[in-house]
Amino acid sequence: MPELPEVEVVRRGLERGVAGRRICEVSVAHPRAVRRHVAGAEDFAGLLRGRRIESAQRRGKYLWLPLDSGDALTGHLGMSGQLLVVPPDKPTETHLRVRLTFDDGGRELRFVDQRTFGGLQVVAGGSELPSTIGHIARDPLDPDFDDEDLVRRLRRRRTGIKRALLDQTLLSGVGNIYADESLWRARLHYDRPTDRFTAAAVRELVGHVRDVLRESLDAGGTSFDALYVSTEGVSGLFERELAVYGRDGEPCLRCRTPVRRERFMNRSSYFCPRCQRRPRAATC
DNA sequence: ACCCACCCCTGGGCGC
DNA sequence: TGCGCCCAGGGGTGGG
Repeated sequence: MPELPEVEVVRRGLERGVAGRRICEVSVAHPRAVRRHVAGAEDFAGLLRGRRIESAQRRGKYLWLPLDSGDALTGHLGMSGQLLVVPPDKPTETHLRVRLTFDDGGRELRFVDQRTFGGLQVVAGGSELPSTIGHIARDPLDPDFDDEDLVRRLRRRRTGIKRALLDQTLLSGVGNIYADESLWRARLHYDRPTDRFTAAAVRELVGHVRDVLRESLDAGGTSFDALYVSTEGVSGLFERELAVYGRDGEPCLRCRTPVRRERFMNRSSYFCPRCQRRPRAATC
């Protein structure tokens, strides 16, 4: 379940591991991994072969690698995707989907993805934000993130606060784990209506989101079930610092009330029923 | 323009 | 021991 901190760890690994290198061979082991590349796997491989990777960029949970051709290799890890930089003689992973070798004969880039929610695609545009990612908002750690713009846009919405936090066109990088952690820190129930937030409350919440993302990034991210790892195959350590996510029935770290898990948006929401009081009336 | 339900996918865990 | 069901959930899509 890679969210911003996990994807940023991967981006840094790609910057170190593949930036400045020239792609040699490309093999697509599973067509679903390049389904967003409408022209097909052959076209995908052809656009990569012989190209030099210039750098590694990120917008929200999306990654992109600008190429010397003016195109960019874009990727999303989905639920279980991994981009590994490994020695060529390392045995093939069970869920290897795409493999890129380099003309220097060094470590290769492998896209491994058990659930295949993720995928790769080549898009025109180079170092510009790829058009396929254009709708994704900046994330709260981005120096150009505009807090006041978020305040305005969020308060105009007529929805629950957690839905808003998960909306990548409003702010990006936040998924289920960091949404729950941020709401717990802000003592807000996930269904609190956005149109009743004061500007100050939005600013405070964004501050908590930023803190959680930064602390997790410093810990190398959260590795719940070993499906998330860095390009070196290393797990993150933030799981041990989670206050509510995955702690159903365990005591709230502030008030000892058992943490509750509820079904929400076809997934789980973890919260403290005492610190995070449900709004009086449901959103209607 | 906005909101939201649905769907894609696989393997681990669990009940029977 | 094995089968079948549930669960993890990001994001694109299409209907309201």
